[in-house]
Amino acid sequence: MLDAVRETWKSLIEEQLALYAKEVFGTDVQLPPLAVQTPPKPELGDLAFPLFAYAKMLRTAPPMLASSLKTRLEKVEDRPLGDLLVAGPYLNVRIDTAALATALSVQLSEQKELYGTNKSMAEKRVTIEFSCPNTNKPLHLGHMRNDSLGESVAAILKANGATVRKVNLINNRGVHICKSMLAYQKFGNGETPQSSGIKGDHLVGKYYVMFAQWAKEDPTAEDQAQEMLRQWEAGNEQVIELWKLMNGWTLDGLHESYQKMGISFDAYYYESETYKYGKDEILKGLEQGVFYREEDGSVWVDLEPIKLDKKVLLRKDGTSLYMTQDVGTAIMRHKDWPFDSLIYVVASEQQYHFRVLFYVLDRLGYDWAKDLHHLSYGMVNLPDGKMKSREGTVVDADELVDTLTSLARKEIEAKEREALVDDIEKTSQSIALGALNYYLLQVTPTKDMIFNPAESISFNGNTGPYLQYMGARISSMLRKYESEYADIQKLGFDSSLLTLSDERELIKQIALYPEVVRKAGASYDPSLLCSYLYDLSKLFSRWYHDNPVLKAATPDLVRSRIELATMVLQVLKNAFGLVGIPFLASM
RNA sequence: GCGCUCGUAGCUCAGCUGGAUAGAGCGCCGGACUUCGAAUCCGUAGGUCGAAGGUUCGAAUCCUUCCGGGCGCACCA
Repeated sequence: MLDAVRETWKSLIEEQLALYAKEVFGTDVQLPPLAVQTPPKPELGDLAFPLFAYAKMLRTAPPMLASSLKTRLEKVEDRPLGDLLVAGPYLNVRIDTAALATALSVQLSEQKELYGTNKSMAEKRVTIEFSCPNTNKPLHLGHMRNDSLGESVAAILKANGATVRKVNLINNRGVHICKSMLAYQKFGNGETPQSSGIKGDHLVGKYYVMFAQWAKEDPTAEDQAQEMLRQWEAGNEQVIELWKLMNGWTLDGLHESYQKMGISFDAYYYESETYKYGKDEILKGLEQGVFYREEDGSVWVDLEPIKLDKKVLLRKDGTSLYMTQDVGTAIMRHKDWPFDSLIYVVASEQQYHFRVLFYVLDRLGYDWAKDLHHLSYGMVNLPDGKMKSREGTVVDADELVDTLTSLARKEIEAKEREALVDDIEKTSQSIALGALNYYLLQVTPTKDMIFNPAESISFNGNTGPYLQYMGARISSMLRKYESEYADIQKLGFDSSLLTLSDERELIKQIALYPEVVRKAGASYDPSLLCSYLYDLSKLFSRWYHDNPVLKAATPDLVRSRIELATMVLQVLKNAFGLVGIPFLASM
């Protein structure tokens, strides 16, 4: 809604600039588009239009130009509400926030949880692939950034009107899977999740670690794992049985973790089925002459056109590779559910892989290759360096969630709020999730980030729980309002009473929300919403601290401030849904 | 060596298509609860935006070079 106001002023001023230029030069002049900015301080208005470029062209000092434009604009009859002010070389506008608030109030009460959504991607079918765990160990912090991003981007795209299909490709085959199987075969003694009380994925992970230890002492271990893989591919019954058994354990564990973390998928793919795909496609490409065969029989693609070297696509024995599979999988997916766009949420270390993959698909003649996107995100490091599974510094996902949950519970108990929250366990878990998702999504995806455990468990400052707390406080106040202020509820909303600087800022921030949703969607960047949420919450918090709402001076003022708080609450809820922060009416 | 990417306060991060005095959180120090939830709010200190050139009326933002960190450059996935 703010963008509409901005556009109106912009084109109005541009119009006047053009007229002015015409007078000066006696002919139509092509002027550069006017920049719209936000003034650094509220006193300077709400919109800023820098005039440097035009002043130079028209040979006037910018402040002179600003004031003559102001005079001209004030004569325009049907101009929008709001005041013009000259601020040095800028022509600024103080918009009519009361009118804006009235319009917002209507829009919000009609749209409710749909406020902020739009139809810009209404025709788009988007497949988003994320998570893609191996079935030899439980989820860790690295997966969590991936999962948070995947879920959030999916939600953001939906908010922009897209039809989204979330898919997960389970990496359930390969030599690394065989390693945990082999270790289990040797040392397992029939242990099961039931017998040991260990969650399935953790149990399998335990044997994966055990393999690594064993391999240090026994140099034949690696070969044995390779041999087991050959048996798996040959369909050896015993091996397949063990594989099914252990994969089942892991998947049960992973599903439990997903559920706890609010992660879900529309479709699952399994590498044990997809790993054979792609071979035919590569051979077809060979026939078409887009690939070539080396003397030893292997098939290659020349990457000179994208300034890379070359890449093998089929081994000399005709077996496929990671790249081959991904080519096949993409094609199969497009047949399965034709998409307008496919997003791969995968760590930045695989940038090269995706550049090649997209190029290969393009060479094969798939015109949708241009619609593939690698949402590349940076590494998650610890304050003292990288996570190393060998050194045991990997942060386990289940453990982290549990730790945060119990800390949240302690906090609730310490504040003696058990009675306020209906289900303390559920609430604690929601706080933990809010803290984690916000922590992980706050950073621009492409950047590496440092995960500071001490900081992540903090509920103060710029954190998920801080945002949740604002939601809880507003909810609490509104409950009180609804039960005790029947008379005031009958009054109408008078937006002209919201004249404080903080109130004007809040109104603008509420109006800004739809744009943030749009931008976050266009750039696949949830961190924009995180920043937005923090700004909104901080603004609200300060205003709420300084100004009484229910105890405001007059009934009309109470009514108006309640309306403002109600709008803030709705926007908080809506935005929470896009970044994985559970809303809590009390905490 | 080549390619990609990132260097902003002690630490973790913002900074929109170049624009007004570069912002938050944490931490430090100091304030604010008989009043709507103090998981809160307010204030002080803290920066040659990695360095040097260049483009521009104007650069943290764009270009070049250099320095420093990360990640890739497998007939592994």
